[in-house]
Amino acid sequence: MPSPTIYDVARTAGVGIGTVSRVLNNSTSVSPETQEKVLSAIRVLGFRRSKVARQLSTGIQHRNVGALMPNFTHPSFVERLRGVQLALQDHHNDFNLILYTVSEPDRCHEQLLAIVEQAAVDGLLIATLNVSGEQRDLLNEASIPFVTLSDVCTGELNCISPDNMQGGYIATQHLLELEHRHIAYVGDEFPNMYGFPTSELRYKGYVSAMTDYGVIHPPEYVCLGTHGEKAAYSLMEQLLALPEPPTAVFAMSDIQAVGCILAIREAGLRVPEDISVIGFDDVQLSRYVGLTTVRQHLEQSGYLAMQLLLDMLTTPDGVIARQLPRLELVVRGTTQRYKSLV
Amino acid sequence: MPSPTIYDVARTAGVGIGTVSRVLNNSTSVSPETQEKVLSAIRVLGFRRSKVARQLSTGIQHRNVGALMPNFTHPSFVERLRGVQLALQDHHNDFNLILYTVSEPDRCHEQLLAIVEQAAVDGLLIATLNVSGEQRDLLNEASIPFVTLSDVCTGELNCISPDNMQGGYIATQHLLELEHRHIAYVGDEFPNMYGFPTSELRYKGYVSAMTDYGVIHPPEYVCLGTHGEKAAYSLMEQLLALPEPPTAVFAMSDIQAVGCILAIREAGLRVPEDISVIGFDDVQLSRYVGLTTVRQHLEQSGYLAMQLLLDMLTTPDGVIARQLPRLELVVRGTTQRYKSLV
DNA sequence: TGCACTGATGGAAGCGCTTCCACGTTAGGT
DNA sequence: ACCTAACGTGGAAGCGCTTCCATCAGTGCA
Repeated sequence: MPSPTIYDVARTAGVGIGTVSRVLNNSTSVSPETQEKVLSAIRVLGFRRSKVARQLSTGIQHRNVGALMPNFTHPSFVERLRGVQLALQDHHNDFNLILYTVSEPDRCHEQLLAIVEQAAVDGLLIATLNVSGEQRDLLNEASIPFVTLSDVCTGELNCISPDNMQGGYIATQHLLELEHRHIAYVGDEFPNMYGFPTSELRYKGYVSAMTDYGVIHPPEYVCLGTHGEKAAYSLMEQLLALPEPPTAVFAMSDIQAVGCILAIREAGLRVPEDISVIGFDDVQLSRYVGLTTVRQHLEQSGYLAMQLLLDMLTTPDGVIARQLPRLELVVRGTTQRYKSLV
Repeated sequence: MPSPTIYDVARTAGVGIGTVSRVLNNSTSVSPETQEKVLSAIRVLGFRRSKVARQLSTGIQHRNVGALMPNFTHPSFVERLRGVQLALQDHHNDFNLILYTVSEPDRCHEQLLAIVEQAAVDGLLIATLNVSGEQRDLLNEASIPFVTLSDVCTGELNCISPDNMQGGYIATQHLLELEHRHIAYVGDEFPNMYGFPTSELRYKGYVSAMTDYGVIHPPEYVCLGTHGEKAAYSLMEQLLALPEPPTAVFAMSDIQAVGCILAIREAGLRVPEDISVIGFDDVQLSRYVGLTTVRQHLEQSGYLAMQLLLDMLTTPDGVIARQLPRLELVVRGTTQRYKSLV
């Protein structure tokens, strides 16, 4: 059964629709008795006014932007989301933020279709999902501006991401400068489950730094697995079992770095005295753990991405300036100078 | 200038509005030339079809629920939000989630007004904000069902929260069972900046356990300050400076527990060998830190709250069953049995 | 008694779209 | 030559509201 309209209410209350509307809007000049009649009719029918009709009629439209994010178990999305919020606030909250979560990578396309279908959104921020050409077309056809926010740059203008290679270089360089010469890389498989070559790019930075310093790394020093603390733990165990274990580890994310640290401690060794560990991201956790890492200003990235999107929405034809987040080495307590025979 | 409508497009293209609509909907039976005319008119005018009019006309309405949250710097909101998402997914994503952030507690009322005004939302989840009677009336008047999700129970039916007193009791009891007799409490001032008596309730649980075990605590053992790691650090310093420092500390949140631990270590003492510390919440961080704490199943709370809200929205008159999250002691590495003279 | 004014009320118009029906127009069949 | 079907097209109706204008009854005043 369709939900009742003000016409139903008017009929039940024995008044005109104008009067009903007036009651609904707390307008003056409705007699108390009439008001009571209307109110009780509303109650009886369980009437709720349609927000859509109201918006159309008043012409007041609030605009929505969507953020499509993985079902964020990973802290980095949280931090980006915070930046997104901040950008929205700085824009006077003119836009509502609709949060879409993708539980599994496969369902991403389905979600996107639903979003376009619904047309609930004026613009879309897509975080850490590989946007296929087909999907781009879909969004363009629906003329929904979008910005991608991820670990990896597609080279497009509407993409906010750090320079992963540079980041990998910075991390590895730090270890090399500390005179480590046995440096392992712990990262995701190439590409990861979302189809991103993040790990590969950071690895390339690692290779590039190693090459620049003239250090050769055996293939066993490159350990790839699924993302997460657990997998990193196992990989680190493998590394420790090597005839010549590394003296330093570059983990492609802070979470994985923590996994490595736990494995090292479990083996009765100390960080950084025996093995140095550097991560990547600088999530909030890292501050507490005291992890040395490469900060990619996640919050700032979120901020920049949303700012870009809002610029696109509010100045449709204008030239939009894109800023990219900076990378920065943050030295804390999990790395130290290599000491031989100590 | 108002944005162009399909009438404008039709006029510019020299066709009828029906044809424009057909082009817009990729309907068949439009000749290629006509289609091209319409498309170019759309391009020229920068036309974008109104989603509101479309919704009204098609009758397809997607529904929105809002979540009003503090500008979540605190990890506990993130975890709750995850549960909220899960509940939404289990509901086939029939509802979109609009995220509202309150930057400062003072602006909460303003936000709420805007939300009601906008009428963008069918239901509202209010997290960790004290909902005044006035605000309840506002929401009721707008007939927006809402659920509050916070640390503290108001006794209302639409409130999901843990039993803080019980939690305080559990934490303290754990320390007492470990034969500690000098137990301090570190918490927020009563009430905290959001007007919540969370700290007071947990403190009451502490007092109750102490009384049950016949242990008397000096007033200096009760340390209250603003929320956060920093403040807890200072409070712990004060405790350590006491003639008879406590042998165990119950911090009302994990973050504050971490602050205490840092202060203890800074003073050259060890946790748990010299002083045991127990927290409250079991945020993700605590797993990494190895903190003993009282788990309040934050994610589950979020889940339950959203589930309750969705039940209210989908079965308006039905009897709704409310579940409350359970509390659970999680023993990790920051507490141990009291050893005198060791 | 008549007039102007006020307050309460009914309902048409209009918001921008979709959809359906009606109206050519053309091609194919007899 | 006529009829039918199919195709392309225009535009009215209607979605559920708000708002404005018209109406009507009542009131005060000359």
